[in-house]
Amino acid sequence: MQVRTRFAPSPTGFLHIGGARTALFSWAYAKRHHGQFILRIEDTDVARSTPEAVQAILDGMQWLGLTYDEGPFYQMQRMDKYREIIQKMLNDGSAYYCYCSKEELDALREQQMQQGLKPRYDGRWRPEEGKVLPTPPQGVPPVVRFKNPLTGVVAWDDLVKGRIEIANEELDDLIIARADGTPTYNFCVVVDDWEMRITQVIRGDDHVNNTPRQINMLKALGATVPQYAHLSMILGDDGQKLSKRHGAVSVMQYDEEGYLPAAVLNYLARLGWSHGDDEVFSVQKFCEWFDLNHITPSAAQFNTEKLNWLNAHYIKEMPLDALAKEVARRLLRIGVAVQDQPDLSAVLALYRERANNLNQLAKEIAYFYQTPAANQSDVEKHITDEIKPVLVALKTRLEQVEWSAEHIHAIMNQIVTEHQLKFPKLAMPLRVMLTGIAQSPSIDQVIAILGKELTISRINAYLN
RNA sequence: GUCCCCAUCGUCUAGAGGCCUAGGACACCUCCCUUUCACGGAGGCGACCGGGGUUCGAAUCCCCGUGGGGACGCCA
Repeated sequence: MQVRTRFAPSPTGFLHIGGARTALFSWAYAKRHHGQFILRIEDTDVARSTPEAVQAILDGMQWLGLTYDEGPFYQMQRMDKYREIIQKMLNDGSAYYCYCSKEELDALREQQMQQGLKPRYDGRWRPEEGKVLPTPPQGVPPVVRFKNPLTGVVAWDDLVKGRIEIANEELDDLIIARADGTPTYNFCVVVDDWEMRITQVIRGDDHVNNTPRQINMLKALGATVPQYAHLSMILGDDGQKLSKRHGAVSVMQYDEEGYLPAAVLNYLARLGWSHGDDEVFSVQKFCEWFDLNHITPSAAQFNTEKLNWLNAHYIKEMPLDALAKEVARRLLRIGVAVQDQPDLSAVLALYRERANNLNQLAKEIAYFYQTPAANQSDVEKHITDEIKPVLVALKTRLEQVEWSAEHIHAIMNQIVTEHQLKFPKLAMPLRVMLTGIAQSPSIDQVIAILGKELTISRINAYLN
């Protein structure tokens, strides 16, 4: 059978890291089986859904490269379909009107909680053979409830968690249409997964409890029940649950914070899934390897350190021109315009080995394009009066040398020998003069890329 | 409270009864490299939640605890 998976976010906020992983797994599963991946926006909560959130989700998916074969579908545009099916269920008796007010239900819930019972609807408007229903109150618009089976068990073999069984006694008659007529989540999911012929529902752990109700509805509709795979949640770096006010960052924030999508993808792939000892692999490999039986059923804690490490890897691996584009953009953001010289690709070839973050990388190389603000303590420590004559001598020699790292290195060696100094005695003050700080790659290479003009003028600034 | 789920190094994980004196990766520590800081290389530290079974043999299967999490909406 043709594999069809879907990602079905509700547009009430940005695409966060947990949602991104769910999307990634669904997408990869479809790719792995040469199937289709469908994007469906679950926007039936009119009060909380926003077009901005829809856009944020689309942006996040695009940034990660999670393309969809069908959609995006919007549930609000499918109202006619839902209404039609609700009417059908009303007609065939698998659903019924309920006139309970919210207040009534709240009171019922509270009472049940106090008695130590699981709060649920007590079925007072549920039609039953020989049962006399209350008279519908005047002017109260009813909700529609699904008539859930009273006995028996609902069971499914979860592709991640194994067999799960739930007794129907635990379930109540859930509302499938609100008093204003709009259908609710559990119902829309059922209709859509059915109509869109979804074969594997891959979603968050928090939906396990919805699954038996959905299966019951699917059965009532005579629909095929898809397979389910419930992914456990992702915890924050501190082991705490991710929430709106606690660390649930948008995937786009990773872009802002200097991460490459390849790194985020690779990191997410390994969070809760594994392929033996493999740690670093491309998204293509992931699509070849991905399977549901190697998903961990337990929750996973996010680890920024490891993401950083992967980010470093992908910064080293990516094509230099692509990296240059990426870094130029970030330089601009901190107010640095890249010029033709020094050559950005050359700069990055020298610097990317040591970087694990694009923003940090941009910050580190900014001095090639603007005079750096010198670190005062480094200046005092390294640019001493004793060394200044040596630097004057070096400068004179630099003015005549053929401009390459090798030649520059050679004259530095000469100077050092002539003045009977250790190499760092010369290298350190140069570093501070040219870069503003005491850490840089090999200073001769820095000088070579920086160019004669900038090198001499920055040295002069300290000698006059 | 009720139901459901989960449990291997600090973290992500390998592990489908013997291959496990439990492997890898991040982090951490030491050393090497060295022109500073990184990168890199070589080592090191470090875990099967507890108790009962089953079995010749259990990290792996079963039960009971314990701990953690999720769900119980006219939210999704």
